[in-house]
Amino acid sequence: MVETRPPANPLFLREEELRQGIELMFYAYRDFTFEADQQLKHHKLGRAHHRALYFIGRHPGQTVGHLLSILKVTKQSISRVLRDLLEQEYVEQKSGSRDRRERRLFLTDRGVKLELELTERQSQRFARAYRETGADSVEGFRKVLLGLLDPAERAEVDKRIRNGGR
Amino acid sequence: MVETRPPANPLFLREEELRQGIELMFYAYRDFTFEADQQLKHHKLGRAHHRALYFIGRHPGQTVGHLLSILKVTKQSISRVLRDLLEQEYVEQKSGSRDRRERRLFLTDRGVKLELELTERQSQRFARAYRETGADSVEGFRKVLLGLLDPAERAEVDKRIRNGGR
DNA sequence: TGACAATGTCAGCAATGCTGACCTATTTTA
DNA sequence: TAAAATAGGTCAGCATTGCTGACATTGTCA
Repeated sequence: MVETRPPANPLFLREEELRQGIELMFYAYRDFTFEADQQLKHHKLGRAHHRALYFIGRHPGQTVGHLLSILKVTKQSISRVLRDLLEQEYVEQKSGSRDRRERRLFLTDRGVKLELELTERQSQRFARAYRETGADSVEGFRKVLLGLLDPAERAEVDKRIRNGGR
Repeated sequence: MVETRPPANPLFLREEELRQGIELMFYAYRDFTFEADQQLKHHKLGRAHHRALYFIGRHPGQTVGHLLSILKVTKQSISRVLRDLLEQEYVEQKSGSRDRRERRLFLTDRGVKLELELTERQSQRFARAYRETGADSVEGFRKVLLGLLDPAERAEVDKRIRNGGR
């Protein structure tokens, strides 16, 4: 009557499985951001600058408000970052043609170059992971990440990432 | 001879696919951390406290050095966080039996309770995503996340998450 | 004993985020 | 047309989380 291990407990397994997901997410994000952060230091910029640069490049001509809704930070935070990027001419702005209150944001050539430099390593990391795991895994990866989003965000994000620029 | 769309360019598609991954990662992590951050505010703690709490709960009795190697921050950063958690009796320490320089870290009952409270929402988020996407997707998700890690980290992380506590 | 390891602590600094308050230009609406 | 709403900026102040560097303590081990 010697039990070497308790009978499988589905609730326990489930909890364990969830925690493994949480941890993998932490570890992957930690490594994913590390290299770009290092490069950013050379340019005396921070991760927030990279995020702004990335999404301005991704959605050229978007307004400050739109960028805000993507990053989910306050306008005071983004304002500081945008000021740096404008001063250093990584980003330029044009007032909207329909609504002249809007500032529409674009990368300069300089900005495109920096953005590529920063994102390249991250792309390579994804390329490696995708190559190693195959198309089915990638599809699962994408589905689960979409599932992790706030439900209210999903449709919007799905649309946003699918049509690249706009 | 009217081409409505350019011929599929595999290199372009690839780049696009990689960027979609990068973005999904950003969006998912943003939403994943948001709720716990809100709860942390009520307790006057920050995300770093949650991370420490989480991993101390996950690996009871680990040393400060081990925690450091997981979080990849400096000892000065972790020290501040641990001081708070010790003062507020979420964490307790016992000096190592073999090597008494080591501080072995454990959650108190209070700490376990807080950790559960903080992690629960995140678990629920994962549970929802897993439920919605199914076992195959989850497997792909896990594989890709592992693939995103620094190669040098993979074996260690894989082992660490698989045997839960130790 | 002396070298090394694990840890802590102090000081100072920077990036990022927050809130609140207030300002301007412009557009929309009653 | 006047009032309200919107897009955005800015200033001040504050907290958290990191970082570096320097130095101290306490053990272990050769």
